[in-house]
Amino acid sequence: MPRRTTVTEVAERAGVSIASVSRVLNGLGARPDTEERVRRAALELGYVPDAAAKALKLGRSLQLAFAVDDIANPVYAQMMHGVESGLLGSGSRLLVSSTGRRPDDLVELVQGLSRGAADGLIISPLRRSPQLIDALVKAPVPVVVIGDAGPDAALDTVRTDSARGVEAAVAHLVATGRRRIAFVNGPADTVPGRSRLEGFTRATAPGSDAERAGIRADVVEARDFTVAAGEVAWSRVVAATDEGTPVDAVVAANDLIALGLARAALTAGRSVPGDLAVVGVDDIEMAAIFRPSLTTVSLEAHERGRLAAELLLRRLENPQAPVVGEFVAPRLVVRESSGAPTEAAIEAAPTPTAENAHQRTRQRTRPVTPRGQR
Amino acid sequence: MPRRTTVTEVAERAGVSIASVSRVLNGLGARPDTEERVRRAALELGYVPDAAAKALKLGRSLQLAFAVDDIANPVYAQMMHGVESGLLGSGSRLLVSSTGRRPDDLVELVQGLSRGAADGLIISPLRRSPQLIDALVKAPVPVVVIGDAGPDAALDTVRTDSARGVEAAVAHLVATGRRRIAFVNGPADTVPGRSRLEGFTRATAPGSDAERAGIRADVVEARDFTVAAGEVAWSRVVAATDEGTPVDAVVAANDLIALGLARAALTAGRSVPGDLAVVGVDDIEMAAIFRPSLTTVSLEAHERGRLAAELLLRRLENPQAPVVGEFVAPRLVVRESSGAPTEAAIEAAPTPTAENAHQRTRQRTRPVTPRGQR
DNA sequence: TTGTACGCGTTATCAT
DNA sequence: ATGATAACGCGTACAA
Repeated sequence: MPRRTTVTEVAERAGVSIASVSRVLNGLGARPDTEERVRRAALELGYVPDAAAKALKLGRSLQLAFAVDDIANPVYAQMMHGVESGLLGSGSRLLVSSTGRRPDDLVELVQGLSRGAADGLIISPLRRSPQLIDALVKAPVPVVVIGDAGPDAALDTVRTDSARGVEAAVAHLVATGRRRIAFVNGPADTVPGRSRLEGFTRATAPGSDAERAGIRADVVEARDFTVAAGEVAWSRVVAATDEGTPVDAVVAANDLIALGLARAALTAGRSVPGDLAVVGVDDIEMAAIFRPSLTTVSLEAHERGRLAAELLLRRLENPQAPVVGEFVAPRLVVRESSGAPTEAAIEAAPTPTAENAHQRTRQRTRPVTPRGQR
Repeated sequence: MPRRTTVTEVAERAGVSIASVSRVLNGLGARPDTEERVRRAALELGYVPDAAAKALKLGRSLQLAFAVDDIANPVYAQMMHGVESGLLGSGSRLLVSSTGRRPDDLVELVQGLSRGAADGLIISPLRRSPQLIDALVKAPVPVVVIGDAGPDAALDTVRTDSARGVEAAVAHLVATGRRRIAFVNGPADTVPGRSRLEGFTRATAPGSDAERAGIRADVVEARDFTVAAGEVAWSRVVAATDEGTPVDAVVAANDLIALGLARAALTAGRSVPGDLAVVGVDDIEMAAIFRPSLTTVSLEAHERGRLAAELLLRRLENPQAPVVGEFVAPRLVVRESSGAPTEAAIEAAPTPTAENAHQRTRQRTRPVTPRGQR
């Protein structure tokens, strides 16, 4: 672990002043032989400029930050790829901060990152506190929020309407003949938890199509937005089944929960979508790979990430630009797990299996809404 | 986007010197009323110390970095969680750098990060070049490599033996009666690609158990280590099937490829594990969730991450400590996709389905190696 | 073209 | 206990 080399040492070795070293290394002009000697000296000494000193001097770190609760959640990884796409050619490096595992203050992270460590921040907070919003608004660098930043925060924002997405999911299940729908939420004290629950509540409220169709609605809250929590939540759904009409459809707050729950249900001998339709939210890659493939509500994470990056670059260029709120519409992606006939389902099962036998049986009794997707 | 506040402004507002401000804010003693006024002034002005200036002065940034090719790959996310575990209570923030998407030099990243942006680095490089190793060795901060750093690099390292892991996978398939095994590798110019191919080659070489058992072996190279590449690779495996003995088993270089390939095979009407056994590497969460659940070789990514963090902290504490190479053994996790009877398989299918009907048919013709897992 | 000198914001040393 | 000031390493304005 060699010591750090400084411009001074390079200058001494090259027999020039530190100013010449700096000039050469930053591509400003110098006499050919000076240039040559400086470059050689720098190379020999393995000189690399100190990022902290450089950032202090320039006032910019050439780094941007992307902060999410857990980058291990595929939807955030997808979002990050979107951010990376949007940042191509920006000349800045992207640093990712996965904040959820450490209990330390998110506010502290934002402050630390935004004061010298990064020139801009894209954040998609799982939980929103007034303190956090305050810290974001007061940050001395541009901040873009992916998600709802609250009513009157002057922050560039990329939003979607996950409530409407959940409504579409419920409508889809009602239209395909399901009778009792359980919503398996993540923690309700989170931004997505709150809005997705709101969507479900609205979709099944008195006066709604679902209510008029006589649909029964239940709500279960999973421990968090993970596969493991989804698996555990299955038993809670089963518990609801014990009272009267069996639950024949589940809308999960995200795909991880949906996949865990579907797995548990299948393991318990239920057929999906025969006995149970399952719909998720996010459209992570595994939703299409799982069998049965998962019907889900895409919230266009990649696109939201890309847009956020765009907004960030725009504001970095012009800090005075008016505050902007981008909007991305949710999109229902119908696959096998909801039992509606899809092209994918047909492809997937050229020979009959126990699973889609169930599926066909059920479908005969229900209105069919063909939607080619996948 | 408010301007940055400095100690000077806080000092003025509090009517004290900047030294007092620094002392109060860093928890050193001061007269109660001084303390009070400084704190109030700092709060009112929303003062946050500048990270760059602080890092420059202290010589440390209180940040550590974790660099991988693509944090969207679940195995790296898992590894990151391990790193986070090992870093708990270190007082440093972890920054993740997902390097693969940008073509810029990895060497540059290492240099930039290790000169002022981070106090230490954990890196799991997908590709290894002499230049990269050189940069790692010359980095002015501690570096821990997860993976093979090459024969004589003086770097703390956490390794596993994925070649041996692949050998175990092949042995498992041979023992359960498979006749023709295809290895679907990722790019062979990568560290894992090379070593996993080596394992397969060794396992099927003349003189090996597999060769003596008359197993045929094929090698296919997928575009990269992704689900999409695995799906595409399926057709390459099929092509191999056309010549004589059909391929009845696949070992994939990682779980993403394995899942993509299994998906494609199932979609094409093959049964897994009936017609085709599939084994992956990494043991990502989805391996257990997928149906059939995926037999895989765990490389203990979480544990490797945790160990790497431990090594890093150790070296930060004592830069003179002797170079250490930790080692984590691979572990075969037998699940449904390889057709060996497992408890999971029994749980999963209380009622016969087309899938495990195939399975049972095949198993009757093969030796049975019961291993309860999952 | 090149060198000297200053300042970025912070912490720490040394007087007072 | 507190204030003046040096120093971290860099880039650059200005002088030569």
